[in-house]
Amino acid sequence: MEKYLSQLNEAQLAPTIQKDGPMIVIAGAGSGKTRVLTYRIAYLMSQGVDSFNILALTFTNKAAKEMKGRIADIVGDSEAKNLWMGTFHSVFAKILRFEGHNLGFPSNFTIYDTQDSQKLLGSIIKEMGLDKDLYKTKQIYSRISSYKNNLVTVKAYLKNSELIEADTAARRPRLGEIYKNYVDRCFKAGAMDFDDLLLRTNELLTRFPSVLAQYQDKFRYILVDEYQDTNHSQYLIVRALADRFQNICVVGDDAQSIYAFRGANISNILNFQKDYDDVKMYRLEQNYRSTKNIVGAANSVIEHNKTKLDKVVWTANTEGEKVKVHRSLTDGDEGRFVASTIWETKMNNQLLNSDFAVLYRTNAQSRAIEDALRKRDIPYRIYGGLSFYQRKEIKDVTAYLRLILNPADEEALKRVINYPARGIGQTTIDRLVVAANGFKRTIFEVLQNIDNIDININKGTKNKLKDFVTLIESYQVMNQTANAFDLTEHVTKTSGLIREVNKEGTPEGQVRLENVEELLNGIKDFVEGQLELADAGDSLAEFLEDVALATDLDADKGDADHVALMTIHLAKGLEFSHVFVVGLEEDLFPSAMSMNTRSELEEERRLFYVALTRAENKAYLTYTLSRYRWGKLIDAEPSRFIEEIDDQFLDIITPIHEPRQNPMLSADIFGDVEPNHIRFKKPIKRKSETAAPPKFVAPKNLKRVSKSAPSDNSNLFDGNLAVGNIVEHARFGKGEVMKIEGKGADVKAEINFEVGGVKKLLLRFAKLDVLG
DNA sequence: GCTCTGCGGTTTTTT
DNA sequence: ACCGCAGAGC
Repeated sequence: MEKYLSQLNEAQLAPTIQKDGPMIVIAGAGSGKTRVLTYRIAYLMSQGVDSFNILALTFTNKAAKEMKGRIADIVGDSEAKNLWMGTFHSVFAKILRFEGHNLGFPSNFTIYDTQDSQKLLGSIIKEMGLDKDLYKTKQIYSRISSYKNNLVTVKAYLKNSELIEADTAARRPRLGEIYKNYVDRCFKAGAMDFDDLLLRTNELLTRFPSVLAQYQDKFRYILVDEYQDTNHSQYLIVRALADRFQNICVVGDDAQSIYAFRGANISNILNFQKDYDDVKMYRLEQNYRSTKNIVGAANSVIEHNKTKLDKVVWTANTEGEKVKVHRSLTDGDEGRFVASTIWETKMNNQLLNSDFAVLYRTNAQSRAIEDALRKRDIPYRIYGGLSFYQRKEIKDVTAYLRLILNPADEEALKRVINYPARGIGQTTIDRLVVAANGFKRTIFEVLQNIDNIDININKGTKNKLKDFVTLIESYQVMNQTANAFDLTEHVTKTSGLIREVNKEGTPEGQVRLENVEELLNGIKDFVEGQLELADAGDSLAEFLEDVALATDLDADKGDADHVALMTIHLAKGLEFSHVFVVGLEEDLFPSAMSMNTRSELEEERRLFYVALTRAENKAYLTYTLSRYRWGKLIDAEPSRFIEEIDDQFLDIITPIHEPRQNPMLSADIFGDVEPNHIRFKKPIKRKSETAAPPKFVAPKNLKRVSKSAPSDNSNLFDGNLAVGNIVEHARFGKGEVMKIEGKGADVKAEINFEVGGVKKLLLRFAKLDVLG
């Protein structure tokens, strides 16, 4: 332990070795807070604290996993394994699986994602006969979400005249009813949405003192990372759990609070000292990550915020280069600038692709960057966006799995009852829903008793419904004995799902097939990982829980070297040698939707601060004079955030790769010529666009994990693979073919990969290069 | 009940 | 520009 503690500076050491009592660590960007948290946990264990008694809450599952790994390096695997570490959502989902029966939830409750929740709300609004233009599902959803995050239950809502008046004033007087129906339907479906995982935990801890006491006793030491991004619901959970021992350590940075839009409450961190007695406060202000220029630039921006804690981030690192500001004409030019700069920098400095990141405010901006990187053959990966598990074909598969596990799951049932098409139409489904509501039963129960109830469905359709029930029941039987992988493979084949996707015969269909295959591989990995755990329970249930709470970032396969493309929100907590922050334009960043109040604008500014402080060595800020938005080319002005940076840290560079540049444009943007006056007339733009070489048109619906390498020829198995061949797979690397089995389209090979071991791949899908 | 087409919302961020 | 959905027509 000594060895590790000696790696800390004085400011880091103090909070690391303060064993007991409430404490807050205000940690500036890049100040080594993860290290403090990690070593602190290891230190606690070295002081005799049992690992079973430590709870560490992180912002992402990936952060938890990494931290656990580092702790394991210090204290050993077996000890680290017992730590409770994860996101609020995953930790309390786990607890709710044990304790949810107190609240009337089955242990196999489903977790509804945003899409499921919104679909359910949509059908409730429709069933109630309300005007869907007035009651927009998305708005209703976020309204209910914020109620839940503030512990406004249906009961509390109905008693709160202020809220009711506000909703009535917004011409939505029946919101309370919708809320109630929504909660009832989730309950009946044995489902919790994201917010329920926190709200129900609060309910559990409040209504059942013995349960609270049990977990208070268990979690004697609690650590919370990214405390500035906790919402009220999370705050209350932490307070309740920490109340007995008061060994609570929260770490965060108010300057990096960027999730107020989803309910995070920055006053949680600003007021922490009032919540407990004798709070020790520590500040980590030395930045180890970035150059002086980057730290200086970031500091000068955040100075413009009023709401903040006192803190001076400084660094002993080198001066470094100034932050580069680059202007281009269009978003296409911006992409080309990024791509060519990465290309040249990489060549000149022997850097890896992974030394670069491109950060943007909105996912839509990735397109132009992607196109440019692809043209230059620079490998990249897009993080976030539509995550893998939200894709239609994946949700279809997991809906079957959810239904097998929890037949009450209404959204899963509605999703698959007629997919693939079984001749069960909307009318029938509507009638089933009405019947289920009337009988206060689940839809699946209605289906099981379809012959014994009075329902206006004709005989032929009833038979189709019965076939469906039989199908699902047969899967349930299989689930008793088979593992999750075998079951899922069976389901995808026998439900007709694979056939359905296959019959499209389009490139998109091909991608979908690959995605399903990818999912199967993921389940296989998961099942294999579970085999090592002696106490592994129901593998299907645990896999589904992982899926429900997974983010794209979590699923980071340590694969090939690539440039990272992501939103700034997703980049929080990460660092890169070279960072491009693109799209620094008014109305885009800061977003037009966040400029109504001071606090919204300050959040945008903190977001910019986060973006800038991701960079270790070099940061580029880029903006364009016009950009495609909503399909139209619109003019843009440079973001106010650029001007807020102290000039001394900036280097305003002249566009290099703009052969068709108007000489007017080389004027310094902060010089005599106001950027607003530099406007291109349309014809000039048109000309340059048509002069550009014909664009490579990417297939639609590209897999998110894009590779810049041209895709290999064909995946069709040509019979040229033999046992003993050495092959290379894009994702798994090199391996030896152990066995080939199956016929026709189902030919499979068992391949023993150097990394990752034996996997069974469908050759129809697997992209394999035969090496010898 | 299924298929096609046109319309509307989308582009703020996500567990 | 793009996607998903609702409604009309078959």
